[in-house]
Amino acid sequence: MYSDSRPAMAKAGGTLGPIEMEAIEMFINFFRLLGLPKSIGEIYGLLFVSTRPLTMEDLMNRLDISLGAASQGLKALRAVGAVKAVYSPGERRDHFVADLELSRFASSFIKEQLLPKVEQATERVRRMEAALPDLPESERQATKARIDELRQWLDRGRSVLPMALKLLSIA
Amino acid sequence: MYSDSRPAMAKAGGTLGPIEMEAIEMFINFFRLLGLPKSIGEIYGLLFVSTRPLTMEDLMNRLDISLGAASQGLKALRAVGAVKAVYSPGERRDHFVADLELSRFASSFIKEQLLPKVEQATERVRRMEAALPDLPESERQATKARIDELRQWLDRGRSVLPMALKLLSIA
DNA sequence: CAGTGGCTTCAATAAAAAATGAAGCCTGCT
DNA sequence: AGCAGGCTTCATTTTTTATTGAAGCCACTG
Repeated sequence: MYSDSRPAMAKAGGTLGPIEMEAIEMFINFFRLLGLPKSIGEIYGLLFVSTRPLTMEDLMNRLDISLGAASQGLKALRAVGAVKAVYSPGERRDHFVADLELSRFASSFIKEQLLPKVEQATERVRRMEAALPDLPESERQATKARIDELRQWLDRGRSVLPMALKLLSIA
Repeated sequence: MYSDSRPAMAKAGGTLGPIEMEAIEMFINFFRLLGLPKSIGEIYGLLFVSTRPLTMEDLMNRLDISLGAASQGLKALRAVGAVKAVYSPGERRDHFVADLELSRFASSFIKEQLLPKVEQATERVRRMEAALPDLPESERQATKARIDELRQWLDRGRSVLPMALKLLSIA
């Protein structure tokens, strides 16, 4: 008697070597730090150590993730420049490689996540300041001091982040 | 007829002024960036703009959060040095203030989150290298190149993070 | 040294985030 | 134009994370 069904993990676990496993776990951790889901780390990790371009189907099979997860993960990774599609002659399906320039998506993170947050926060500080006059006299000064403190930090952020960007681009 | 029950949000919403709201939302966003839950951002935000120390009960009432959330949030914030308990004469309950030195928990984040992750990753790279000889000849060299790439990044991280720490401490 | 207020913990619950997979859209082939 | 492979999207389900609140601990108080 033959059975087609088997434990779910076997499919993926069986085809990943130790180096691939380490790389995948490493990038899962790294991407978590940026608040990105596990599946994205897995995809990037596998592509990073793969010596040849992989298709979406490869990723689905080897990582045992769904079509949707593969598609969305690749989309996000391409969006930040971490993964590129490469042309494969005579092949219909897309093939993907990891962009080894990790600095590229550090930049992308700074530009698309951090800087906008700083601007948004600056708006808030402005609104807080505008609301100051409505406070009872007794609290006004102390509160103003704290708002100023905040603004200082935002200014510092605004000046440090571009420096970080440069640091990355020359690295 | 008087009723004791009312919409849940009213309790909290009613007692927060616009400055407090802005501060709270701002810190919710900021802490999210570090992967910390909303309730922690709320607590810190309210403490940040408060001109006097607050008790756990104050936090529970004004933010409309539970006892457990207040306790755990404060615990976490104290752990990273973002909040301090201040002594309040003749008062039994603890009073808390925000430590305005935001740099303190940036440091804490680097030391307790980032540096350990770098070390952990270094271990992985070591194990990956150890597994190299088991690869088929054809892939060995390309894979080694990628592992080296990884190690470079980790080295860079190890040297940049302490610099960031200094930058923060003098700031 | 019993009583109480205040705090911490943690099992249970609720909320948020991520993964799944089927429906349907392209694009290139015939 | 019709078909088919490959991809994207998104409503649903699953998994993960955060919140709640009651049990119980501790330290002070009388």
